[in-house]
Amino acid sequence: MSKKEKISQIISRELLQLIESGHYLPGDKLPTEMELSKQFGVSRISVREALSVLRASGLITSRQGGGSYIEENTQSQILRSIHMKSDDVESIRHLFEMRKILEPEAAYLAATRRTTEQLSSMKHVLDKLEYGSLNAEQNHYTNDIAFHRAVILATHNPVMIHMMENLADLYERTLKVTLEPNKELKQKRESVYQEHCRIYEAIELEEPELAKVQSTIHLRNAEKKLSLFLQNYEI
Amino acid sequence: MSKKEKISQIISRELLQLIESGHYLPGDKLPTEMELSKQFGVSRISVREALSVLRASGLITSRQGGGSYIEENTQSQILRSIHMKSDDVESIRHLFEMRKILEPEAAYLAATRRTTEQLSSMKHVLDKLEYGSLNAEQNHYTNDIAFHRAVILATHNPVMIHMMENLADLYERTLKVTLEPNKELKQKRESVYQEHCRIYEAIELEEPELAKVQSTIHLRNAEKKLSLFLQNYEI
DNA sequence: ACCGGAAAATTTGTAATACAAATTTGTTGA
DNA sequence: TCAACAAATTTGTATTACAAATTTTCCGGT
Repeated sequence: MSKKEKISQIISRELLQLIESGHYLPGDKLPTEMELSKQFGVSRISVREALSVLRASGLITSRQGGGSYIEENTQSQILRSIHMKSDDVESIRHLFEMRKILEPEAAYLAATRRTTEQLSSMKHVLDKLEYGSLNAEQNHYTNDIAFHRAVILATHNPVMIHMMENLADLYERTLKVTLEPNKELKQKRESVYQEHCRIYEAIELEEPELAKVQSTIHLRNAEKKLSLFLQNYEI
Repeated sequence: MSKKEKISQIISRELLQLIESGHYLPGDKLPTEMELSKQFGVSRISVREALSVLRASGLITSRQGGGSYIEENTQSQILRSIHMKSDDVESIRHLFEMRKILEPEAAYLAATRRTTEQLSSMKHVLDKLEYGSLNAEQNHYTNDIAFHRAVILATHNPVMIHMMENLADLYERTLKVTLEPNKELKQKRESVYQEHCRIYEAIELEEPELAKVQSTIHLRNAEKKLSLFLQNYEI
């Protein structure tokens, strides 16, 4: 009754705890399977079973000959459960459709519930974008994501937050497209920045309907850029 | 460059497809590891690695000496990732908030894209509710869920579908509350049925805005019942 | 001193075999 | 018929071995 737990389960739980406690950090190399089997006093088979679980959960990756490494924060089992080609045009459209549904409402909720801390967090993100506008576009990605993330967090709805976390990496893909470097890049960035500012202002004023409208405008413009890009993309 | 995929990955993908295609149904017993290794022409080790992935994903369970079995539909890792008390009032409110955001838009999309097959599927569900109105309330749950599910499927948006699948079991909880048996139970059911019918009609007529409005009305009424219940619930 | 590339060491992936442990099935005896 | 025991099945773990990919070392040439 008591000892029905598999050895590999014990090992994987042990390793999970080491990862979650920060003993192993993202990017770190795990000990080799041999070392782990010595360390835990079990066979390499059991260690491999344990690692297999962590691999399936996306917490580590293993390269033959290389070793096993702690994965970066990778919460997005959605792309595995949906069979979404990463750069599939239809996938991008479907994702954007969800953004159009969720984000204006998130802005609405954020305007009704944001704390002053969350507000200043949003402002901090926007300011960083303004002063560092000469940086590479990589900076723009992370900044754009950070702003939207801040808005989502301000909704105080854990279900909403979880959903958007799940969509985060797919989300990045539409960003990458709408901010695709080309001749009007600077202009695009400026307009995106302005739109973000208007959303921020509405949230600051605690005017939910306005925030919703501004978010909708923002997404409408983003959709224009998106469809423009997708036109050139397919065929 | 081409053959960097592991054998175990091939096997697990193969098995996954067999499961998803319905070749193996929930509760079915998988062939033994020996049989699978013969069948695929690989070692038992590779089969075990593949099964380990499916186990980690919760698709199968294995008992020593017993065998491996297809697990019942258990997709809802959301309740584990969010720390949601199942009957927490705040959780229910948060979930319902998401329903109010997603479902009217789903009805909108369904009205623009539903196939005739999906339409008749919705009607089939509604009819079953009408004729079998004397059944137990358990029947009502599943029926209600089935209708909403049919609407979601008609959106043809895999991201939307996946999100709602994830919310499915949490979703049931709000249903359980709004359809809580009490003195006005029959009246409640009747009104829910009528509201569903109106949503259906709008989708049938391919009038997205109307479908959205009807869904909103439906949820507004549901919210009334919900808040009425929650009043009595907390303290 | 530096660079390229081959050789060696390391490390994961797969295989084969064996046995332990738990479950299922079959069988026997009362 | 049923209960207990035995046998067969099947997953879990261990050991050994080798293949395949990566990383490290080292050596020769410039």
